[in-house]
Amino acid sequence: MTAPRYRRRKEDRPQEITAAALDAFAEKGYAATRVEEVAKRAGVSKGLLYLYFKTKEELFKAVVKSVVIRRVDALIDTVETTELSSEEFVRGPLLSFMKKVPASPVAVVVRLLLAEGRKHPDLADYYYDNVVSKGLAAMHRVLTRGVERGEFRQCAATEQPHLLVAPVMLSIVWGIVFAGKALDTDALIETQIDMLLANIRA
Amino acid sequence: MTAPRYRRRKEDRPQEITAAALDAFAEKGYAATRVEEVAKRAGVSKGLLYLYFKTKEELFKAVVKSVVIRRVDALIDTVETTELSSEEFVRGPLLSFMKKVPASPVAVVVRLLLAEGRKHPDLADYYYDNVVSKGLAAMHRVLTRGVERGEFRQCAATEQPHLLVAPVMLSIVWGIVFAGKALDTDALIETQIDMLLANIRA
DNA sequence: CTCGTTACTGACTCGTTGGTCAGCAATTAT
DNA sequence: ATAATTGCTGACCAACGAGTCAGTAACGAG
Repeated sequence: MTAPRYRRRKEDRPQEITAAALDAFAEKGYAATRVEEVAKRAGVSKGLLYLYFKTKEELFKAVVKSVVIRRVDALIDTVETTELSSEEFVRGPLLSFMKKVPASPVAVVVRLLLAEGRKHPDLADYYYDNVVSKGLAAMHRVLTRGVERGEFRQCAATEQPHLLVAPVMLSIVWGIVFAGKALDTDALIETQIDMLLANIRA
Repeated sequence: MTAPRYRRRKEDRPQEITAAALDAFAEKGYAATRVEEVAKRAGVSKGLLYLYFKTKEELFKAVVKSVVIRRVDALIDTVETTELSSEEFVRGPLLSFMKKVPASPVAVVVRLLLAEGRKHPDLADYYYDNVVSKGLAAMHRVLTRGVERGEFRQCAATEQPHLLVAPVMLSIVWGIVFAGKALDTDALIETQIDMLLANIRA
């Protein structure tokens, strides 16, 4: 009676494989990652991987989508349901959310999209529709509501939610390129928010 | 008397090849670009390319260095020699410089470093030492001088030259990933500078 | 005009890797 | 138990692209 050499786990495989792929892509990037390496990390043969994903490219897309799922939706919900004042919300939940992003898998996806996005315009569109667009809309909503409530004054800055994203983006890029060099990303993000609030406060 | 099939132009080849490589990398990224494609664009055989650059990787490094050369130095000179007040300098030469960056080859280099930087830590170091470090120092110098002259007040923002870079970085990344979607990068950068100045003005 | 030097060519090699498939063994049905 | 089903394996192949090299022709010297 020897232990079985493998178990059949049809349900869990795809998830496990995309998770393994995310790790591998994070380390080596898409092009430099061998499909066999992904299979190995997932504890699976290369053949099986190809049963679940027709090509390496399809695996790539599945990875991106797996990260995107419902990450922004949580933020949007919080925006709509919060009892906090606009400034309290920005300084509290929003700031804390923003601080988490640079160390999250989102950074990996950004890197992948930067490197390979040109070859997969549909993926860029998908990411735009499901993350960027929604995220910016949520931030814009926060600022607009502040204006409506008389907490903020309407000005160029309240129409540019991108300005909230900018320091987060810089932190992500910095972390990817200069993994070694330190950068106080939290301070960066905080200072930007301080500046913005000081500027738009009514 | 037929026209010669090629001309000997030892002096110009390296430059022409790196220029062709920059174009190709900009379009397809490093990994997806075939060495033969670069040679073709440079109007040269693959064999000749390998006479000037030992490997594809060395070509890559030569490309990065060719873009970096003296791009930041001009800015630094201007900082040191200008007669303008600090605010005038920020609103004038610095703003105009920042607006140009997202459409310049710097964007290509950023993309390459993001995608391949992990495999070439020495390149990332080189880029840090010759561009990032110098650029940030120059911006910091502008802010500090403003403080010294009593034009600005010392605060967190004057110690964070990164905040000036952030919107430029966002514009670069946006342009790479969402080539189609419009983004008013000029407005973004301007608003950030307005905000910063309003905040640190003495 | 020759002849020697060398910038240059392009067909070739060979390692790498995305993708396949015939068969095997874990499960389920009978 | 035995058979039928199918999740799974791993050896295999074909394509592709980085890097090589023997030969060719442009150019300069004498």
